[in-house]
Amino acid sequence: MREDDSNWFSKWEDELPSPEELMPLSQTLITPDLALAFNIPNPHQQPLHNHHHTPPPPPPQSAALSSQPNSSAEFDSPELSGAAGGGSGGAGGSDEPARTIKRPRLVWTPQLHKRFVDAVAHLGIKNAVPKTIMQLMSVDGLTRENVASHLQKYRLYLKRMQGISSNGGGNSPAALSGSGMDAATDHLFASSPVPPHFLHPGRSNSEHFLPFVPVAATMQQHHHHQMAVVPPPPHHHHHQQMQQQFRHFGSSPPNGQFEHPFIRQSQQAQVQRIGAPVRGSNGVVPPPYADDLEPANGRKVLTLFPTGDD
DNA sequence: TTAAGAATAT
DNA sequence: CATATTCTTA
Repeated sequence: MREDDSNWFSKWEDELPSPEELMPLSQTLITPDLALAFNIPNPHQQPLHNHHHTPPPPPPQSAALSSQPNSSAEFDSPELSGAAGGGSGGAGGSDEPARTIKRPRLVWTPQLHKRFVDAVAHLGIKNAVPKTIMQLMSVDGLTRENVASHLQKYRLYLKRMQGISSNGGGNSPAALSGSGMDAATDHLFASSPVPPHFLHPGRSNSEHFLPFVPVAATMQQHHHHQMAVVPPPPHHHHHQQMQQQFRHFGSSPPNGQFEHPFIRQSQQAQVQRIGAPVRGSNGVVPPPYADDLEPANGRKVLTLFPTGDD
């Protein structure tokens, strides 16, 4: 159906998020880095109520294997090479959080995924490799690994899509449910229309795709508490956009007590925003807004500046 | 429990 | 880099 093409294109174009829509309201609180830097022990979520059973069966005398501190990063020593660590930062006794620390896990919002798809479509399947995609997306804080992981899953999704579209009907999200695939699965991928040539390996694709709009992604790190309403509404419908303002700041703690901004990692939803101050490289569009979060320590929360390129 | 994202391995 | 598998966490 030719009309569908223009149709989904229009919708797709229409759904392009504005920077404002993506602009998170929340400020960043503590990061794992800071927690580590401040020697803050895991304020692991305390059992609010009596749990059904006490989960911790401490191994009698077995050597502690890989214990899993809730959010604390285990100090892994990747530099196990024989080379002496001469160039390690500056202080030898202190930790070196600059690397080896875990950053908050990326949440692929529909918008972010949209940009991802956009980038892949623009690049073409051939050039759509993680690094290139990452660069084109120009999202600050986005790592190649993030993209690679997402790309991996997305390819699987496309594969499933191909099988379905060849067998049944269109590639609409709605078709998924009719094709026996759970619409409930692949929420995210279904949120953004899949360019036709993604499913047609033979088709030569042209770069008839638009210039992306600047984007800001939100990297969020929330606890299992039903805190902020950050997560995107799983409508696989053509919902316009969920402009949820994450205002978890207005609510005071349960006990009305003040919480130290630093030592309150638990229970506080943190929305880490990875905006896109990217350098104006040769093809990438420089985002208008470029505010970087920088804690009082002078240490970047999320250091990752593609200035050096690869 | 499930699922998303990350880590790790091939 | 791609893919498979496993792990952690929301």
